[in-house]
Amino acid sequence: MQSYTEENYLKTIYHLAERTTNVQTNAIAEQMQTKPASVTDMIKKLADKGLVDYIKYQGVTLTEIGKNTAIDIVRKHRLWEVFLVDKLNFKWDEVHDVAEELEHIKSVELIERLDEFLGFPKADPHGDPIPDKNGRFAKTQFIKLIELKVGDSGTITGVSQHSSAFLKHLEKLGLTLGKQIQISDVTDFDGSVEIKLSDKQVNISREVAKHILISSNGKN
Amino acid sequence: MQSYTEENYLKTIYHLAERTTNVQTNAIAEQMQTKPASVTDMIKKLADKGLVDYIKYQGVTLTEIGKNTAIDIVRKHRLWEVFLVDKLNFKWDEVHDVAEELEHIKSVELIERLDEFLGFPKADPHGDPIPDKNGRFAKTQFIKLIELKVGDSGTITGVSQHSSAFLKHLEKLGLTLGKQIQISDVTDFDGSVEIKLSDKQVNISREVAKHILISSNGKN
DNA sequence: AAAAATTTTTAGATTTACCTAAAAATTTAA
DNA sequence: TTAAATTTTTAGGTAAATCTAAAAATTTTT
Repeated sequence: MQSYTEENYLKTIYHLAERTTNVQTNAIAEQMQTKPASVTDMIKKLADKGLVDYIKYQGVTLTEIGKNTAIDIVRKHRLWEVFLVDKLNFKWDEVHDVAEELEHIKSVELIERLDEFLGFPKADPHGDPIPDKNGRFAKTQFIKLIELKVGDSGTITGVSQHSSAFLKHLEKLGLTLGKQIQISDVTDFDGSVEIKLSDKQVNISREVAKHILISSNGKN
Repeated sequence: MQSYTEENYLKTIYHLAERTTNVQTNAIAEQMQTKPASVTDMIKKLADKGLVDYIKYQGVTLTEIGKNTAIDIVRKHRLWEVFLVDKLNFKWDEVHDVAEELEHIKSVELIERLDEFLGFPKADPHGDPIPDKNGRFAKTQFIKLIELKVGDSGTITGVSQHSSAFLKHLEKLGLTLGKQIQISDVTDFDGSVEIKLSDKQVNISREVAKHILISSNGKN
């Protein structure tokens, strides 16, 4: 059984490990809004519990058990986000903080029943995949919008940025999950992208285009 | 802002204050499964924060703020219990522990939307009243089943015992909330009560009868 | 391959919520 | 109304998770 804090460390390490193999102390500290010295302390504790492998000065990796624990927290977080949006009518930019709390409620029964109540969703309101109760993720085929060429089309199926400001911006432009899009132009000057939606045309900056994920339905 | 632990103390004091005016240190300790010395420490802290009035050796009472905080936690607990039973199909004897955790999730928006989603329920699965968002309880008129005379009838609307064993027992006898009952006999020997339900007759001990609450529809 | 810069760890404190043991106050009983 | 029993508080300590400041290890730069 892990404490609230231990769970947060495991989750953070899990997410950071999606980018690098050995997760560094400073990276964890920055992510968790704490100091490197505190991270070192906690890492030792997690290592003692067999949740991470740790070599001094070399960063950490999750053990099998540590990884499973982290995935379980991710699962809970994303299921609660679906609940908040689908059942309680929260907007996709409003759910993160509450889900950060709900993810720590300890009851296997609760999550299994919630999963069923929600219809066993495969993705959360931002398109992030929800692992099943065995920790397995559905395979996802995302391409960053920025990588598409003029004429390519696809469906918005995710975002790689969860800040409220970014999500509100997309909402305003009508770029929400499930929308069909086609690239009509890419501006040489600043790399901004002109996008054709079913009913209108919108222009987004290169920065925004980087964080929209598309499930492609073929090149032109 | 209160900690998880402070919230639990306030809730415990609130419930104990339903029986006695000045809540004693030992009573709190017993209820919270902790030691009197720890309670004294926490009481001082709560007094410093203006949540309880405290005179050494005389026990505590909640201040207006403390009471409102406690009522808010009770509200959250009971709403979550309704969610668990109505939406996730938990049984009424399975919800307490999970609700003990859920009641500490801090989001006003969440609870208001949950309340709406559940249809603004007035009572939880055990018949306990749910305060509205201003902390006001609907007036309830309960009589203990034990106080009814032979021939009296009414509707089961609550229980004053929440142990899983007790609730499972009632479930098995078919004595669940909303059921119409009539007292057909009270045994002189042991005070056990014979009850007529719509479809059957059941016998319950005096001890069980003490903890069933009835909204009476008149004497015979 | 030293020197400089960065990263990480250690050492020693702090805060919260506990604890035990002993002292003090209050209540009950003789 | 003392003595005994009970309740409550105080005093001193512990474990978890944090911190600052300084030391040690590693990496980068020259």
